[in-house]
Amino acid sequence: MSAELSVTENEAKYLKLIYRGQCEESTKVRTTAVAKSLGVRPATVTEVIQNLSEKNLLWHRRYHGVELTKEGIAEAQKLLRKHRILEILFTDLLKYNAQRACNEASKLDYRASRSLINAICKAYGHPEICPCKKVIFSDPKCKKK
Amino acid sequence: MSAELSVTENEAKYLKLIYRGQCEESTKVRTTAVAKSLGVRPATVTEVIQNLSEKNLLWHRRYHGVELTKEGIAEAQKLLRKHRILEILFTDLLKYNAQRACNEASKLDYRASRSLINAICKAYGHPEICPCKKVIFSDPKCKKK
DNA sequence: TGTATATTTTAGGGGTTCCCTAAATTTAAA
DNA sequence: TTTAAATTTAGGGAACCCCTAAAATATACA
Repeated sequence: MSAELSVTENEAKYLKLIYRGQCEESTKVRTTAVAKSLGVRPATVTEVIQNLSEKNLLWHRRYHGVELTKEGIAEAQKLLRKHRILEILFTDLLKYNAQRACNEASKLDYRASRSLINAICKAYGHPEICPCKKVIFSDPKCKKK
Repeated sequence: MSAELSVTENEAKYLKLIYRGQCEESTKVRTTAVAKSLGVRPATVTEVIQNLSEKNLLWHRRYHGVELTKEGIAEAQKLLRKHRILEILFTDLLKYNAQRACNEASKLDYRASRSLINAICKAYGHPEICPCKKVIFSDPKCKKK
């Protein structure tokens, strides 16, 4: 029973960004880079990172980078699964290009329920790759048959 | 140029509720009823109503009810259009029932962009009635041809 | 190896939004 | 007209997110 602290929508944005950097691009995630990317000041990034750290979603070594914990990775993957399934919906149904689909998905992913995402996933044949060729994480609750 | 103040997601919830009461059920919208409906205290409702009133979205006569202004009605209809188009998506694509579609739509409607909604509207042939038989307001920017 | 420069973190605030309780006030009903 | 119900004020509080200025640390290069 991991007294799972909830993640705010803003924190979710950080998690997705950090995950992409750390796990998909293998770059060292730097405070300043995150700040530029999100349009806030470095001090703000440090603060949010400290909150995420208190929630055990990442590991923070002062003046060095951050590293997502197992829980942080799991949370980021849940979020990115939602994001990418929504991208599939928008490219398939609405013929959006990858960029636009990503934009719209970013506005909704955090709010989309797990069951909604799984229903969409099923409707589109359990896709494994999103429009920008990244992997779509699977959900054990999302039955293929 | 109506220096249009933005509406928070919570305020949007109030607007939708008040619109349904006032315009679709012709009931007098009472503070206590809203409070029960949203699970908050009456004093909280009064406060939010005062904010909406300052944004010129409704008219508040102390100790009597509220009445949406023209701007309030327009805003509520924009929100409900989004809500109902999303309901169409979920019932058509995912075979959700009206109730469930409404639940999911409630989580996303506020965040869905106008253009996304119009794209979905087009994809589903510009529906005019939502799953629970309410009217789907039209958007002049949503071209039928 | 120092020292200058860049990066990051702390300290100290501020604003918004949403919520609450308790005490008034006003309305409506008996 | 009194009383009960509904509503509003008054006065707080907590969560979040953001900022500037100053301190601490790391890094890069003479």
